[in-house]
Amino acid sequence: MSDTLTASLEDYLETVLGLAGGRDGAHVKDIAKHLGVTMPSVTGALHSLAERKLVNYRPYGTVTLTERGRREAETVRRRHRLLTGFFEDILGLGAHVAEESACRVEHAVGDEVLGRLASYMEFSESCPLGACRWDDGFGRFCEGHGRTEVCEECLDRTLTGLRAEKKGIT
Amino acid sequence: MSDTLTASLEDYLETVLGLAGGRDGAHVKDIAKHLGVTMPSVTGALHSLAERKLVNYRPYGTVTLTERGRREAETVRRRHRLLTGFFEDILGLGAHVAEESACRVEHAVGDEVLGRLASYMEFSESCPLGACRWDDGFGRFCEGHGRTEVCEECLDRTLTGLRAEKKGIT
DNA sequence: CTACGATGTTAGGCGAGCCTAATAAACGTC
DNA sequence: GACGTTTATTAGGCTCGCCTAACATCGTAG
Repeated sequence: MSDTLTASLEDYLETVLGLAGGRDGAHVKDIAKHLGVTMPSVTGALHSLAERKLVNYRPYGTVTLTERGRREAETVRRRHRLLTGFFEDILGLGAHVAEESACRVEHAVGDEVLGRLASYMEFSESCPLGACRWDDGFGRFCEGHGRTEVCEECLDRTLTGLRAEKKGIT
Repeated sequence: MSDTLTASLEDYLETVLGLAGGRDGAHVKDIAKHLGVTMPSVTGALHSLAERKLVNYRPYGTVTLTERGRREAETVRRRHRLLTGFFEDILGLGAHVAEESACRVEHAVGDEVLGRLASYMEFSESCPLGACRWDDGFGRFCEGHGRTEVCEECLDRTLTGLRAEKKGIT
């Protein structure tokens, strides 16, 4: 029992937050279904979370978050939503892909990245020149180029270009 | 031995690509140092990669990539560089954070996200109105607001705002 | 109140990925 | 060409996260 949560435990916590809203707490079966795992996996995870005092759990009962657990879970959820928002509103990806990607990326990025991303979304909204979002210009750009897939040579060129420009080599 | 590489094996592969450039192939010791693991871990991973015909490996010898391995490794590297570029040039994060984040995120995003991200970088470069990159306007925006950290309430507001606007609720 | 179906838990096993300790091969030096 | 150092491998053990199979509890319908 360390003090930092694993990606997996964060997912369980987030799920409990989502399911325990229905007042009487989350059920093991629903958590399992939501995460696509079997019930014994859920039981194991709940033991772990209970040890860490993040959930109130007793065998055969429903699960609720402790105060600490709720705070943790909301942080995770915030990360998740931020990423989903970025993927959807800036990159213009479909809800499903955005959701899935957020789910995986949320465990891989630190606070610096998240902070900047949050600022970027705020910026993209308020910038008077802004065409930074999918709906504002980027989407049209993509359609104009007929290219929303990775094109490997183009990508290399783009990166090289950006690097050169940055260093004033132009 | 499945057909898809784990995150860990992708890292090993990418590292071999980086180290085997020095002609005579990569050494176990250097791979271990680069990834921050012990040598036995490297040996294990190399067995796995050799089974999958991605590296040429014989005990006590140096390691090189097979043709398939090289292709795989270059795909991983491309993902990595794309993300590093995004974090640095768009979000304006320091090289170290960008590098580390890319390293973790590269295993969590699929081709749709990467494709859009690549397009976005191209867009940010060519858009005549563009102020989408750190150096072009976003950086000044952040400094003006004196806020590059996550502010939880602001973030929620921002997301709500974007959502509402998108649905025409304003 | 009892018995059955639904829900939940325990026991035990498996793979991935890492580690340490012990062993083996390779290599430079004299 | 034997010896010690460096490099690499094998052996074995650990945690995490998942699984299946077997068992326990709950709740409800007769």
